[in-house]
Amino acid sequence: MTSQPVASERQRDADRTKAEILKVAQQEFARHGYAGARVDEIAAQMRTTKRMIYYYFGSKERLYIAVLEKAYTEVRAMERTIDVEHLAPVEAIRTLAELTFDHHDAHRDFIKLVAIENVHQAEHIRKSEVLANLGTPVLDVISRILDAGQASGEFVTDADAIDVHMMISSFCFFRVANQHTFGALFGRDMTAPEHRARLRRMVGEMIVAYLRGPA
Amino acid sequence: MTSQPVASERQRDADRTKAEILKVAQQEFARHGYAGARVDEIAAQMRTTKRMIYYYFGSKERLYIAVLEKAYTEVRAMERTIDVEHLAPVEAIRTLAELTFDHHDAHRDFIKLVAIENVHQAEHIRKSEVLANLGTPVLDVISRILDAGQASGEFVTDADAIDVHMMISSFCFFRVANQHTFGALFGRDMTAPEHRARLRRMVGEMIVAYLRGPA
DNA sequence: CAGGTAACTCACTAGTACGTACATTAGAGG
DNA sequence: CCTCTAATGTACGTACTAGTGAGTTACCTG
Repeated sequence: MTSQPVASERQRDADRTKAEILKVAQQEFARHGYAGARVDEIAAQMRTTKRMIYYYFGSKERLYIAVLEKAYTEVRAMERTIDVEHLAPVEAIRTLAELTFDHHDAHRDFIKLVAIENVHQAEHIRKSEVLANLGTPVLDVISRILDAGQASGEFVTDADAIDVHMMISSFCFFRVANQHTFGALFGRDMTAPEHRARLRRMVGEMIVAYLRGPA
Repeated sequence: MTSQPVASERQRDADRTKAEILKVAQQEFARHGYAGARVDEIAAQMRTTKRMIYYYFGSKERLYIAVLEKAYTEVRAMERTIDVEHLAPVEAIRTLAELTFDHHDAHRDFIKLVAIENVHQAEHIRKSEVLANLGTPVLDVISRILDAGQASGEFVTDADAIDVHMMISSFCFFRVANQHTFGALFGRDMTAPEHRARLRRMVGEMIVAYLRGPA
């Protein structure tokens, strides 16, 4: 028993400390951007001190890259669990679009990190070997759906998987990422429940209509 | 003659100085974000000194807001020059989508500023009275096209103007705003000429297919 | 050309933010 | 129970960064 202390009893736990740093850092970076994020502020929101951030991550930039790696890894892992291949092509691509919509809706911090990383021209992503080798499981799913749809004649438009992914993502990403300026300028909160449901249907109909092509 | 010196001869010119500050500031903010932008760096890229930035704009934040106001004002002015109403509904909406595509392609700094402003939850836009009263001319254009298309029976889908604008914008915005992470992760530069042309066609076909609805 | 003011320059400060040197201790292994 | 090391806390240094006080000069007006 003495050699099996409960996790919460331990005062020192490298894994727990690292995980807490990453979680708090993700919020801070997502809220304020890379330059706007404050290492001291991250430290203030943890049980531990700023010293530990540097002990484990070395620098603000490497911490930021670690946050990106964790976020992207989780997203890709979730993508691998998507199962729409038992559905007919039209329903499969519609469902994939709606799941993408749900996913963006549920991971707003991740969306913000992506937007922030683009402001910096993806310079941090390019420094990460982890991210360079993550792969893109969703593209395989889309490819198979497109092949099946074209074989059955339901899809007329000749589109490739990356383009289709881009079309779906752009809609889902924009709704979350640009909600604030859009809300301020057009007076509509795209994330409000009533709009959310309609826009979710829209993205599915959009991609299906595009792939079916002119009647 | 003595009272009409050529602009370039004048050593002191408030308008020219203000304009130069705004131009350089726009680049700096677009490149590095709000927090990452450096007032000293803006000053270093101008003929004049940092002191003038504070003389004319008062603070980094007010300078940033002035940059946003200028950028948005120019965009809205350009939107007002769009003339697609002599076209039939299908061609009108397709052309509008392609013009939006071209516009985003040509104003990348503006796109970045919008992305940055969303990271900050549009807090600066909300502080600007100029931006609150800019209006959204493009929505009227879309409304009229949708009405005409529904009247003629060419458009079956019941969509409203804001949704249609959002669908078009999301595609055009994403291609430019997310080009770096997308390029790094999917190995495709969406802004390269060969992709540019195809994606331009795609956005038009997408919106037309969506509005025409199921066959 | 005289005088006043808007436009401008220079040198400086206060505060902040990343990062670190050094001291300390929990806890695993023998 | 002792020892060694990974983990942690404290306090501080250095460099940067937004913002300013005070003086100077170009240019307009009469």
